Amino acid sequence: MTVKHPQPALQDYLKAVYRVTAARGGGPANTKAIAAELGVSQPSVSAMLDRMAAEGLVDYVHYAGATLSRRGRRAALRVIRRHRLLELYLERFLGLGWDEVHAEAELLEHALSARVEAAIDDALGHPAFDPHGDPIPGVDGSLKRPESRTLWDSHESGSARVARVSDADPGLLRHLHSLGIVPGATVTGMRRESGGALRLRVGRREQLLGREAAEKVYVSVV
Amino acid sequence: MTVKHPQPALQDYLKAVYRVTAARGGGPANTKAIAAELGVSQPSVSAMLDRMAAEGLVDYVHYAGATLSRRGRRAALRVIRRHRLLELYLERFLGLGWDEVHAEAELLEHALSARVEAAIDDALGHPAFDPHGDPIPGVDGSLKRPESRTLWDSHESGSARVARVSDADPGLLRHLHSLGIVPGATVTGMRRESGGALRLRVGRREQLLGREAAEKVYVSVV
DNA sequence: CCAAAAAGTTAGATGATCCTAAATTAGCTT
DNA sequence: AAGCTAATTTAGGATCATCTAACTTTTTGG
Repeated sequence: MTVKHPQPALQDYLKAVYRVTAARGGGPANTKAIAAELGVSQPSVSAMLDRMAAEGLVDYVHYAGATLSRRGRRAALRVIRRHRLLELYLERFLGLGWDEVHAEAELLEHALSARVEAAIDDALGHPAFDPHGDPIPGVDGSLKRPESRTLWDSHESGSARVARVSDADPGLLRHLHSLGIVPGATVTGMRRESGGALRLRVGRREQLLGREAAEKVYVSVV
Repeated sequence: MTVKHPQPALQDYLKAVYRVTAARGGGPANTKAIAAELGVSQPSVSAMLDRMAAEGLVDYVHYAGATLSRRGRRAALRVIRRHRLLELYLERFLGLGWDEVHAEAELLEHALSARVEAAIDDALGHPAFDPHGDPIPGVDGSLKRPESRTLWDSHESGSARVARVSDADPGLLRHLHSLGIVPGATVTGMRRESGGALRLRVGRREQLLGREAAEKVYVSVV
């Protein structure tokens, strides 16, 4: 049986196990902590962990605790990804406050299709962090350390691939988009100009990018 | 007991009763039609209508059918409002296609708080119609009367303006879109063909539209 | 090292939503 | 007006996610 769309409750448990496990440095998550995390009784947790174990989402040893399986971890990160994308989107595009977005994302995350998830990701320019500074997992459930080298700093490399774009400014995002500087694009021939700009080439277009902007583009050196 | 936030299922039933009632010109909605609308068995409908009647959302006479009460109508319109706002938002701001938005809105509408609903309404500039041309109810439950004359039925008029298009079927939507039959478009020279099709002109293109499709396009006669 | 406290699990129930099968009611048709 | 048919409701279950109360296991502290 393939993993169907996990039920809302299931998804919340995945997140809870993930968080509790993380808080214990990888040790198994105990019933009590999960119950507290979700505001639910311990027997409910016990029962749900049994179910999750049966579906291969966690390794669960009675009285000892539960750890996410490989599949469980992937599923959990997917839920977390949606949550964090939503938080960021709600803040940036719909003007919700820092303190509101968590609760709203909690409501919406279980109703988000892959299609809309991708659209939101695009609109945000594939951001790496949510409004609280937490990293946003990849679609594949990868939570890699984000690139920290900026385009500005990579002027000595021959070429670089755009990894992410600082997500703070929609105007900047539009500008970069118009230059073809989007995640995945390859940039070559970088050279700092005296005026505080970076000369570079995207495809066959030669262009100038201000330092400010160039420092908000993160790249991996190719 | 106050009416809490209606459950997802409840909301779907409200919409279904609303639609079936409308389709019968105000007459009570019968079990079978509601069941078909929701893809659910008739006994499920029977049971739910009992519950809704107990909560004062519908007037329900066994074997006769159900009508929305004042409160039920308000609640239904609120759900419909959210659905239509979402459809428009997904199209306008997230680049989803005309044919995709219905299904996605269906998923999201139950998870939309009043806060986010308002934010979306603001972002859209308080629109009056969704992408299919259906009117968007106000927060207070006010609603413009939608056109009820179909393109098929308007074959004797010289021309008509497309007001709205039945929204459930992505394939149909794509087809209509490709013909230029979208809300706002003007259609002229309608003539019924023997084969059960309608010959018509959009712009300068002369084309044929099947009866089935032509009955799902609503127009205002110009 | 053993008994009390803490943590966890089992048992049994509830409410929401759904189902199928069987009974009932309403509406035609002759 | 009797009976057939289609629509509807009742009966009886199933599942999911939750609860409380009672029981069991583990941990811990003298």
